[in-house]
Amino acid sequence: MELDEFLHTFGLSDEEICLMQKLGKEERFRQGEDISCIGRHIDHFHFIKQGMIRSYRIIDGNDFTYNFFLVGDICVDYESLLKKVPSQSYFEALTPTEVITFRFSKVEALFEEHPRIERIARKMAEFAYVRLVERVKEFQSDSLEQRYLNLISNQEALFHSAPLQHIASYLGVKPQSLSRVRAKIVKNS
Amino acid sequence: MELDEFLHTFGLSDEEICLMQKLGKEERFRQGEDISCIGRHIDHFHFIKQGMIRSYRIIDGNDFTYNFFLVGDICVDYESLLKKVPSQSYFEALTPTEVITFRFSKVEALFEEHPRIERIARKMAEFAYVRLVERVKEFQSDSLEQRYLNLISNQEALFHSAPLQHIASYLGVKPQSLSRVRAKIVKNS
DNA sequence: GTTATTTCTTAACATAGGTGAATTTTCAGG
DNA sequence: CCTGAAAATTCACCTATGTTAAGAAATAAC
Repeated sequence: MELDEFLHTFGLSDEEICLMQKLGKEERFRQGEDISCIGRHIDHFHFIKQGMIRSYRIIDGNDFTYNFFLVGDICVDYESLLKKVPSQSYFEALTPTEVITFRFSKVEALFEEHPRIERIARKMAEFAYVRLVERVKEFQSDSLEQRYLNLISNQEALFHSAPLQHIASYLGVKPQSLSRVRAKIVKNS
Repeated sequence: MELDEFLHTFGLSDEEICLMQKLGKEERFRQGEDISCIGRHIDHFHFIKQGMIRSYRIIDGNDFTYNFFLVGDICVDYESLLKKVPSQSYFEALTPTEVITFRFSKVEALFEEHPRIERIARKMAEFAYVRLVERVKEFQSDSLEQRYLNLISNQEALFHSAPLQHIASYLGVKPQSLSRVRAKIVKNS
């Protein structure tokens, strides 16, 4: 997905889109490349043009996938950015990935002059929130089988490129449990 | 908590706080009062001065608590508001509750003239997001016992005023399971 | 206060998920 | 290709949660 297309759907003017494009820096990551900033202060975010990024933490030696960022998503360590604390999450490219990287402080500097750019930041946070609510609802009321089927049907790219163990921890279970459920799904179909 | 205090921490000027105060309408709800707008289009949100509100859905006859809104929170059906779809959630006051109610469209109308008011909307969404991330992380990696202890220590008011069955569905389990865990906690202490 | 109703707890049993280990499959590097 | 490492599967066993049902406790209505 192209950045201007993305910004346009949020209602930015051509001038504002141009301003944003000037701030963005193209970057490419190799498959498996580590792009995390553990311990450092975050002041950037990526718009994903192509590919896929995974964020995760290591807790007691276990790897927990917090999020998958797909094409058209904004990949950001919101927690570190908002709370102004050092990043505690790892990020890695799951496939060859192309992004446009922004310094948040430079984008923020545009807010005063261009409130509509701040509006994008608001809408992005709002939509991110609504999306996350869906995930919480699934944890509350859906079985693992339902959550897995729902995930791979909504975000099929994951099914092809994300290792199963990462999908498992994203869903809150061990790889063995997800394997079991997958076997059951195959058997019943 | 008072509204002006809340708005002040978000950096609004006195004039802007005054504008917002004019838009707000005080309301009081009795304990147990139903304040939901199922099927209707949402165009309002409440700032909670005093008390506690619970949002929930009925799925297959089961009551799932999605959220508790405590003093200083903004109680809002974000999903309905943002997606512009009719509300599917119930809301009820768990205790006698005092709120200041705003029409979202009227607040939104201030955004163009007063970008700093829109900024509050952004920051609120961002913080709501970060808070929700915590909840997802707990579902991924914490035991029910940990999640329960964490909830009642962070939001002790809930422990006193929210029926156990609602805390259970908020945590994603049946009341019997939460009872069991509570018994275990008492036994081990 | 008494009663009726709702909520909470407990228990026995069923199912889902975790654990540890062995096996198979996949995949990258030589 | 071949090989070694990582990932995925399978299994046996264990623990946690769901289910159903009964009884105890708390709450509301009178």
